[in-house]
Amino acid sequence: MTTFKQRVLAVVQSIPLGHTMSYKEVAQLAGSPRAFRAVGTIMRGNKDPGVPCHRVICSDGSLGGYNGGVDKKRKLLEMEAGQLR
DNA sequence: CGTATGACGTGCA
DNA sequence: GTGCACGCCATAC
Repeated sequence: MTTFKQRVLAVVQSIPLGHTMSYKEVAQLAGSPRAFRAVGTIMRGNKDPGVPCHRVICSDGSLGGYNGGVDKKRKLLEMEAGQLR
């Protein structure tokens, strides 16, 4: 468990409900603004329960990807957004 | 320990 | 506005 990974997980958990952050933002908050690639790599190899990685999307607004299906990720985001309203 | 891959981002055509 | 290619960091094998 590297501090970076732990940091990323903490940041993702810090994302408010109904809000989404880009991998770049998460990486920056994690302490490595250039490790946005590693952020995806970490999540991909570690599906940490409790870490709403589905709230992490591309900086251009694309969902990016998800372990299990991007469709599910999109569904979760819509569900959370609908929950807020 | 070293190599290859990856859920990205930015730049250029 | 869209598509292709390159660069980057960390993880996993």
